[in-house]
Amino acid sequence: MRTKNENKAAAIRENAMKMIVAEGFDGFSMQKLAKSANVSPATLYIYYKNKEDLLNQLFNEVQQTFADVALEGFNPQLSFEEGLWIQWKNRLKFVLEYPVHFSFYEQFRNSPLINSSGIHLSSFKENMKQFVINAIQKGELKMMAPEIFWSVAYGSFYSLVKFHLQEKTMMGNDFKLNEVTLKTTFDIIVKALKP
Amino acid sequence: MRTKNENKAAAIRENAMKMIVAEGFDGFSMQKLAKSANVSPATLYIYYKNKEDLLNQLFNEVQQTFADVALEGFNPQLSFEEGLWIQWKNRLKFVLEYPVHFSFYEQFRNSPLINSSGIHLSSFKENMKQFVINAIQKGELKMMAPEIFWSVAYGSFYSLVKFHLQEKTMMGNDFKLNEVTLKTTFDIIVKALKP
DNA sequence: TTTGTAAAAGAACGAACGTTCATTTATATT
DNA sequence: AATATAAATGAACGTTCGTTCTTTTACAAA
Repeated sequence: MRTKNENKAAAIRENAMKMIVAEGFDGFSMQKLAKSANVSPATLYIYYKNKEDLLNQLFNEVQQTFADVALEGFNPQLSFEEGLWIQWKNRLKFVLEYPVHFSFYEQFRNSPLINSSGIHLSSFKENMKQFVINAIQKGELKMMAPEIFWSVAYGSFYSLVKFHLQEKTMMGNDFKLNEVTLKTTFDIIVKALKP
Repeated sequence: MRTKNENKAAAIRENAMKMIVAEGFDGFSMQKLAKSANVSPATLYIYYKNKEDLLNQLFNEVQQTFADVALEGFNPQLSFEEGLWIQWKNRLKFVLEYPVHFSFYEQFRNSPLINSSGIHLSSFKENMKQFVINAIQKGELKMMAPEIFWSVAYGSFYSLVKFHLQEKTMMGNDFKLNEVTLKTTFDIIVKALKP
């Protein structure tokens, strides 16, 4: 018996994401991926059922990792301000450490491919739901629809990250996203969410 | 001399956007577009230099329209709260009236194709820049980096819209985006931005 | 009504696509 | 050391891609 070469598997994953981030979904092809990963096209079909399966598995893995990182050191009993800040910090860490993974993730989320995806991330969502309920009960947080909470609590974060990831800054060249500028923005948002 | 048929031109534009919103950039092709618009593939090349040109022109048109709609009734001398609210309302109107255009726009903005695009929208940006400067001078607004302002002032809006546009609501089914729920969210954000 | 000209069409080009095939290669087990 | 088995390959399949060719069609100007 011959065993799968994990180096090959990793090369396939990394090159696929790099290619999609650089050239988009229509610049991506199985044959180009095979060439860039130094692998036969047929080999891709040992690891994945087909192209759609490859993209979905890739997305699900990245999404799961991102969710895991976001919840490091977190638990739903934390105070609202502390819990949310931990998540912002964790997410920024992921973005800075794995910019290609994150860009791939965002591109996938904003494409129609997202509808053919499988995972629901229900554990993560339950965790967050409980966190918000607790915070409202403790009186740390305004009462509001979950969609409004999610939008206000994370909308600014993702917008900031998008500014950071596009090399051409539209306004000035002096803005740098780090834990300090992140905290500045976080404080603004938290103030708004308090009762 | 024969003149261009504007019905055909419109059919090409609309079908292109619909196809991309439904199937993504890799589900889109010139031959499929020609068929769906009841047009010969060759005809597409009378209107557009090539596929890339078609997509870029489409994006630039939508972006320009979106910017124009956003600024209806707006001027940079307005009070910060009133000016921003007008823009939120205008943008919501655009999203509800042209959901396909907006989805196409968002998908394009989150793809690498955006880097090959031409338009800079500098008039719109200048307008907004002046608006923020005025508001800070009048003391209606905290001082902050432009990137932070943009993220806070619009991040929640776009997140809300994204919730609205995905048919499968993740949390409950009872949330509806309209001028009332929009205003609720807006008030939260404005409170955060005040000094 | 004729004429000039650009719009529009349909068929076709080579290239690239996703996928599969028969075959070879490497390695865990015997 | 021999064997079994799955990994890995390169060539090839039919299909679809973006684009261009030649020809036909419609309409403004004459």
